[in-house]
Amino acid sequence: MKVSQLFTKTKKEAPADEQAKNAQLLIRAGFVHKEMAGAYDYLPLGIKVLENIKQVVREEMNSISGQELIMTGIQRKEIWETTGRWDDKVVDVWFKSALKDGTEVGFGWSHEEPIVEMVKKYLESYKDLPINIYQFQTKLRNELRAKSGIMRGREFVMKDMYSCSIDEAQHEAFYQATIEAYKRVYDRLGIGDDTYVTFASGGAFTQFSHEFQTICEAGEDVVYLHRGKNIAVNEEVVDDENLAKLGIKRDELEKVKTAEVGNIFNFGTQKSKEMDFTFVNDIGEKQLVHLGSYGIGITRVMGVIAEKFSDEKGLVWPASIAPYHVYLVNIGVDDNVVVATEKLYEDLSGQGVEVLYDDRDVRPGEKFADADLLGIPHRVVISPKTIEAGMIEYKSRTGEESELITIEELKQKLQK
RNA sequence: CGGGGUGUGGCGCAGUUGGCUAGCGCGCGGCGUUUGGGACGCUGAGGUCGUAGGUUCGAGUCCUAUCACCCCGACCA
Repeated sequence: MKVSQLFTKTKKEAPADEQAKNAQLLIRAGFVHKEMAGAYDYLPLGIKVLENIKQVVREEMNSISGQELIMTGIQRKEIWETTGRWDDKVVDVWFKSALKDGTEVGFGWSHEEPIVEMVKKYLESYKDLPINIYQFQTKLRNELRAKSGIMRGREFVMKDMYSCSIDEAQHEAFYQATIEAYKRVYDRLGIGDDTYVTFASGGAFTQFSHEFQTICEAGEDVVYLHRGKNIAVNEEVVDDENLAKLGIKRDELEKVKTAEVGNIFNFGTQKSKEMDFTFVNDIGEKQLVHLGSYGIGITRVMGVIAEKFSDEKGLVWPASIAPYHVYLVNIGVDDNVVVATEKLYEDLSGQGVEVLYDDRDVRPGEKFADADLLGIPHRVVISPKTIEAGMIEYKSRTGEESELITIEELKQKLQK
């Protein structure tokens, strides 16, 4: 992509109606546009990051036998009434509307009930289990207050996965596999070291659920960490009884601000009972399905990464999700420079490297500033100087100094 | 939903105890000079001051209502 063709433009100043760092940077750099409080458009640069995050998650979910699908965002009232959750007093984030004929419908804030209702049509015997399905869905939640930029909106993208198992043992195996898959996801996204599997309130069926909490000042949660034993406990469930169960003492814990980037639940057979979600076992008896639910807030993760990996110059994307890998700059109006830069652009692009080529006729300082603001991991400069040396000039986004290297050496850096 | 704050060209802001053609910076168009960390000169376009009503000879400025946005709290599978 050439910068001259990008319809978005960068801004020197942060918008006045955003306090959150993630929103300020993402808007300044042209990744997102605010439509209203808690609702953002993802622009060409932003959607590349979003898709890259989704791809990492997709690969890991597929690796544990997840099957991708996508459900509708419009939901039937009757389905939610089976569990009592159509009621606004029970679920206060509903967006509701009606069809022209008066039929009431809701917009999906979750897909738990609808997915059970859907799978019921296909699940007959134990031979069909387990079933692990997931989707990337835009959730709509009528939050009383949106905040923190893209980290807590009224509309957001979530990966939600659901497991249907024969029994507790089969469920547990998948639950553990998911924890491991989630760890790989966060590692690949560059936040693995700061993300903790955290004990949180479990609801009716189980003692605890597990949240994936990433240390982040802009987060909404407070977690108590035991770094020695690598145990984390959500503030909501820190009490002497629970700490004793986990074998840790209160004075060994460190209090940190975190953002919840994932949450996994064991529903047991509770919901299956309410919704009559059953299968026939090997001796012909009707059994309740054992359910699990596993979420990752895709857009929130993007916000958390923007918050954590940024400096005074702008964003700093991890290579795994950066919208482009190389920011290519030509300096000097001399024809040789332009030809050499175009050639390198074609060469790298032809090899599958995502290059953002700043072909604009603006001063170098502006190009460098934008390279930094956009947070592209690698910056390459072609100038009369580099051509004379038969080299290219390289600097990483986080590096202090640039260096002259060969194109081959650049390609080696891109491998990493 | 309770509390606090903010709405003035595309963006960021100033605008005194009510006063005359509503300013500044950035950005944008034209011309020229520039070209290794967001250049400079000249010039030009662009604003029903969130909206509605009211007070007044006169309202960006005062009053009332309302909408939007931000922050704190509450809420949050």
